[in-house]
Amino acid sequence: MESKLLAKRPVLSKSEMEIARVLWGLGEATAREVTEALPKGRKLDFSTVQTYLSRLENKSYVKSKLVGRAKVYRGSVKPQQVVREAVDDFVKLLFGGEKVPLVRHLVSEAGVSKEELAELRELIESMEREQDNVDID
Amino acid sequence: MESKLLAKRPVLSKSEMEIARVLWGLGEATAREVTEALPKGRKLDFSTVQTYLSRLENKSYVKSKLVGRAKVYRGSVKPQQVVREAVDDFVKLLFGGEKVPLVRHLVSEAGVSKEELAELRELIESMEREQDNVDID
DNA sequence: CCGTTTCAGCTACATCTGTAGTTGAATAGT
DNA sequence: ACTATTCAACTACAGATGTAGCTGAAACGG
Repeated sequence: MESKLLAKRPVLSKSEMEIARVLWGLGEATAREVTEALPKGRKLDFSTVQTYLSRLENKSYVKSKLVGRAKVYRGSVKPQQVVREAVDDFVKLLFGGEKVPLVRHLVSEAGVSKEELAELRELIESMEREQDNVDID
Repeated sequence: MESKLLAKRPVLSKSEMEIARVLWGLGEATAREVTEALPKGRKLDFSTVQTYLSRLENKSYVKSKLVGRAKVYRGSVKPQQVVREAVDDFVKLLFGGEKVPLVRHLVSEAGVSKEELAELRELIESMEREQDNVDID
């Protein structure tokens, strides 16, 4: 029941999130490297990426060290955590905080293959099993 | 594989989405009614709500008709649809478009009760069954 | 050595967002 | 009829966002 008592990091904007994800994928990287690792079709100027990385650093999502003359960035918060927060906010906003309706939406609104369904069923079954062992986090 | 070819409505901001959801809940409503229907603890000035409703109207998410001197608003796009778009964007942004990882995240990261798990399993099973009937959309 | 590239660190700037105030007309209360 | 209330329509405005340009120093190619 961890309510919202602790002052959080400011939320990430879309673009910032995009960059953060690329950085997570690379582990460590300079602005240049992040720029080059952008997904096909997504063009951003080097200096734009620089800006986002700075903003990420101000918001304390990444830190940097100087290596030679260039800054090497890396995440300073676990992706897991960032994603969880983002998902929570999203669920709160669109589904009044209820996860199940979102899952329902995701699963029913087309686009989930037979294999994926099977995988999800597995997952759920394993969660159900896990719940029997009163597994207190 | 409906790519992004058709010019879409501009995306909704958080506050706009909030208001849209209230309006959907009411079906039809004036700015005053929406203001009063805000969830407990969420205070917004009447004129703020008015502003959001106008913005929603400009973005073509709602339409209005004059009844007496007051505007009565109602959604002009199916919530279903708006939610789908929002979810799609979100999934694209945080999970590279893959729904399954999001579902995984939602289901595993605590907070889903035994009953809900059962419900979801049902849902998935029914989807699996449904897939056997080559149910072409 | 000297031009070219490439950084970090600033600055810029149009939009969008969150939130509300102002004004003039219509209406309701008395 | 006068006043208080309530709208729609417009204005306001600071802060966030998306995106990039400029500057001076450092390093690199030849």
